[in-house]
Amino acid sequence: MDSLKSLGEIGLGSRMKRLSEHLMREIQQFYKEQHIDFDPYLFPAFHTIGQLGNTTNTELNEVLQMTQPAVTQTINKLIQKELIKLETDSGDKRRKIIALSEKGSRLFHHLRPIWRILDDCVKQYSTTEANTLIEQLTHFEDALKDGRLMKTIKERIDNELKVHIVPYHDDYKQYFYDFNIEWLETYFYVEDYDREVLSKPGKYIIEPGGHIFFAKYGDEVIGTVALMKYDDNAYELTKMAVSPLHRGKKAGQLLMQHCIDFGLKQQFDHLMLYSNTILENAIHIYRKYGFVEVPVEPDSPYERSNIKMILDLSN
Amino acid sequence: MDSLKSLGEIGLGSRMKRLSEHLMREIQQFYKEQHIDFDPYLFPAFHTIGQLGNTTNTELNEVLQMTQPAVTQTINKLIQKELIKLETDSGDKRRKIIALSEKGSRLFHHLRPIWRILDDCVKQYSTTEANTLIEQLTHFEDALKDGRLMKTIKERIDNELKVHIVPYHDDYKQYFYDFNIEWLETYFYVEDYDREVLSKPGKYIIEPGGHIFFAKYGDEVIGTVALMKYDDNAYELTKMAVSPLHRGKKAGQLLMQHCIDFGLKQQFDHLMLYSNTILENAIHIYRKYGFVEVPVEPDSPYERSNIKMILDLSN
DNA sequence: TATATTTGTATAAGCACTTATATAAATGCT
DNA sequence: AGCATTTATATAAGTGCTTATACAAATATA
Repeated sequence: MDSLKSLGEIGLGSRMKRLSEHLMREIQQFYKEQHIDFDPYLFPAFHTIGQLGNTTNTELNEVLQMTQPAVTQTINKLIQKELIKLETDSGDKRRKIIALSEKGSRLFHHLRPIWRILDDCVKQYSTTEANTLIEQLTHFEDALKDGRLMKTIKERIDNELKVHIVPYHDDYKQYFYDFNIEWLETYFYVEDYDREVLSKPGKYIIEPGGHIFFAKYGDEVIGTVALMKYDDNAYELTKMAVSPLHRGKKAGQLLMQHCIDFGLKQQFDHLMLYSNTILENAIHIYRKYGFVEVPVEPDSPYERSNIKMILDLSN
Repeated sequence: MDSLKSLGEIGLGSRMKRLSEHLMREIQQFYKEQHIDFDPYLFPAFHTIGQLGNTTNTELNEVLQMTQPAVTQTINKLIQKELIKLETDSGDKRRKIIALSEKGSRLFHHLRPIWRILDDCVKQYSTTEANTLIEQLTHFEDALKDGRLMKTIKERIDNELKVHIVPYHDDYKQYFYDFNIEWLETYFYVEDYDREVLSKPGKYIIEPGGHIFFAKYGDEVIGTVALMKYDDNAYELTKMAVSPLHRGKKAGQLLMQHCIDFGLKQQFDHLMLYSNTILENAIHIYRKYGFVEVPVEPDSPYERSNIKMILDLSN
């Protein structure tokens, strides 16, 4: 009984508008269910800002083909959500340079794999043999109405977007370096020796019989950890680091659990680690996973460490 | 530099909205140029009301998949434009029966052939081999942007929607009857003899050597006229009638001109007609086309006539 | 160098929708 | 028959856009 369909091509305008609104509503609902504070109508601007790095009102206006007031209004919404920040251009005081904020950058990286899946699913349901626009719209609208589209999206998100652990691969070397350098810089200082080890994980960790794991979220690498061979049955858990853009996904805990499972399977005698008591959260998690404190040997190789912990795997 | 395109399928919502707005704006502009007081966003409701004859707020809401307040608001717009009228249902006092007003009905019939062409042109530019919705949209958007769509529409309107005259055809018999009965009822009264003649134009007009012409607007028959054979070189111009829904298109004058041209080509000696002075407008037009008043013969066959006019074609 | 024009952004008001709610008439239930 | 529920329509307020306009800084022009 849907007469808009029977209105033919002149109803196309109304048709597209209705479909657009429907799609937007569904995706809004989806964000809500995923507890993501984001609106689909902010997508074009937000995505473009993230993509371009720095931009301006006028550039967005041109690039997105929105009217300039629409851009200004969208920018205001994004500021309200604290996803972007503005800076007045020093050269031209009329211009305001738009860039993602800390929070915006985190959200952007969190959303990227989600968008990839949304994109894929929408493409899947908006591809047919139909060769008139109206038929295409009808086809897509049907997939939207009967919930197929959203069902597929949710399934894929559930399957692909839980954080999972993968073994070492040379392609991910840079992440190993970046994530570790990041927290070293934050909490301590980076020495040449750190750079050397972190940039050549193959040489310093894998070849001597150790292991490296990566945590992935969708297609993105978001964290890492290493098991360095201490002796045949004892490994040191080290170089654990998670991208600051992906904190809160419990990647650290997943990496930890993976190392323990791996150790049990390989029948390690124990795991041990060196840390520093200023890293309270980390120590807390180590304890949670069963590590217990032991005295640091006087000839400890790590200057930064003031605590040593051990996890017995022998029973 | 259009980034919405590069946003991929997630931009689909924004994309469709933008395209919808663009199309609506273009069609609005088109109506304006044609001096038609109508808005494209009123189309779904207006068209459906015209199609259904009588309807209600709730029915439109269901059939058009608009929200109920949207229907109420659209109805208000249509009332403001005096295109529809409301009547409270006698059975159920909550319901209001919606129907086209006089003005609305006229506009509906004026727009129908235009819509047919719009429909055709939109279909033409929204049909491609592309099999993804995004590609289809891009294709259509291009046709809209570079003005191809609107150009084609205007050309076809200009070519097809001027009123033109066609010869008698049995398919149009009913129009001959309807249009003539309509004005007879309005100004005089209809006798059985009228019904007999008007329902059998073949027998009473064509077979005795006369001619009938029809005025068409697009695919719609909107007016008619007859030339009844008086003697070999004299014909009576009679049964001229134009659909009340299509007054103002000068169909009457076109029919008149056609009869004169036809008479000249056939080398008639003269045309004559009987009319009534209460039909001031008609008389005025007859004079404009050169008819001059002559005395009505005492044995005139027409009771309704009190004036006879003649147009000399012999020089 | 002063003045006019252009450019970059913001504001105001309007528009076609939306959701949430109100109101009145009709219907269902005991 | 009387009261609760449902149905048909209207109203209110909000949203994401639009057009029109304002305003200030930068640039062109004389």
